[in-house]
Amino acid sequence: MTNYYDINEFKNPLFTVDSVLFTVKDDTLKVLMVKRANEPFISSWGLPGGFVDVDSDTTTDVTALRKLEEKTSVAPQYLEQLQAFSGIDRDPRGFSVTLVYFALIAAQEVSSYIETIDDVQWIDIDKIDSLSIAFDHKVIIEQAKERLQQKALYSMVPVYCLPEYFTVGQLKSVIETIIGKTIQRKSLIRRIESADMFEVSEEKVKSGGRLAQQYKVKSGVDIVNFERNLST
Amino acid sequence: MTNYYDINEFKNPLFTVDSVLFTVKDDTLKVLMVKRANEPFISSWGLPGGFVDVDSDTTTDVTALRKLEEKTSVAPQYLEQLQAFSGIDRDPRGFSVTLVYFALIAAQEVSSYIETIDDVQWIDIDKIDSLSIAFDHKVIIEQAKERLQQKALYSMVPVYCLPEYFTVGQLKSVIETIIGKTIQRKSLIRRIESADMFEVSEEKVKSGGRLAQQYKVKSGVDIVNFERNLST
DNA sequence: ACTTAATGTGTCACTAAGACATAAAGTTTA
DNA sequence: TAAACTTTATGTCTTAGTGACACATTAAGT
Repeated sequence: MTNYYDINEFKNPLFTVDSVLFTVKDDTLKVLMVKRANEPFISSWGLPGGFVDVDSDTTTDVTALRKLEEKTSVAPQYLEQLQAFSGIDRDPRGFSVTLVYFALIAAQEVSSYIETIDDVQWIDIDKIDSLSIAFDHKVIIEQAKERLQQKALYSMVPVYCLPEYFTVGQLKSVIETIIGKTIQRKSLIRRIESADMFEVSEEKVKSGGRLAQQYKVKSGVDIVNFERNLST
Repeated sequence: MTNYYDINEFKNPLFTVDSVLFTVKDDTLKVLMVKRANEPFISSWGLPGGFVDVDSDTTTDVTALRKLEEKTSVAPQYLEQLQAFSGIDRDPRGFSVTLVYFALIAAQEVSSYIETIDDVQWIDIDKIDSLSIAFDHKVIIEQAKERLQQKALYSMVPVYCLPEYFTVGQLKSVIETIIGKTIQRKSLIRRIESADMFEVSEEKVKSGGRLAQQYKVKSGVDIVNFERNLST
């Protein structure tokens, strides 16, 4: 006979799951934000997220995906845990914890959909400071951005902001808007070749100059981490 | 007049905070484990942790520290969030989330204390597989170990497994037991000098050969991340 | 004194990135 | 149509940080 703790012996903190979904659009890093319809922070912008549905979500990953799909109608191409944020003061309802995910998607995957909805929007990362943001989401977004910038220096994650087929020029541009610096095209090509996670397409594509080679991510491969950061 | 959600509108998942506290002792990587006194998994080994005390813990960091201090009587020298683990099956009491922290401490800081307690022990990381481990803590420890190994390649975190004053030889040895490979003494020295996070002590110390220079972490400095990994 | 052991230093080799020139292949403009 | 321009692709020298390893230094033990 088992002798479990009473599940209500401790007051449980308020637990939510939020996501910072990034994309690069018009050479700008953008975050998906939702205009809040409820208190607290009604009508401020907040991250997409919400409570776990303990009856149907098997893990918090599922919660994050479910909430993102509600707002974008599609699943992000990349999703990983960022960090949990907690505190007694961050939510007026009491001690709360939010588990934050960090996600990437190609802009055109969602653009047509969210253009029909006015309470879901891509917000320029640089305009966050001038808006009314719910909870501590401003801090969370800043942290997520730093993580993304770090990852862009030692991995190929930025490809998940691009469509299935992409060119070196597009990837270079996306990386540069993420990290806010220019990088060497040559270095990027060397990485693409050594990573062994891309395959070249037969058809090339117009680019305003010489036709550009197209690449796509091989199916089933993991993100490669390089042993050095890009610098400059 | 505000119109808050009813805080009990959603069933909240069971939320706990656990820590993977590592040290290096006798040239072996060890984890602090606690013999469980309650169901579920009574008398199995589990990670130190527990529920948030929403009336006194200001953040989950405080919860992690409080629980670690209960078991070791001291605060770890290094603490950061690892990841949250969640699922419908990981706890027989229902959907649960555990926020896991990753901590380091010098062995002699706690050894004398825990030797007096038989339900708290340093367990060899390699012997985990042969023990009865609670919940999914085996997987969690494995992930924490991988994170520690990664960090050891591009940062100086392993110093937090050492006492205040330490020698290059000691640090080299600690890094090597963490990553399971030998490294170049010369490379380590170059990093110590370029990191600018250590100061040299005037007095040298015996080491079985030539007297060894002692270093200590400068107060108030952050961990330095290098732009390359060690390899070999 | 000689051996042994660990620390500390000097130097060359190696590797991946940075810098930059040049070639190739398309578009725009006079 | 030719020249100018644009973007992609490639070749190569430089640079920075690590690996490898020899050699010098200084303590302990016999």
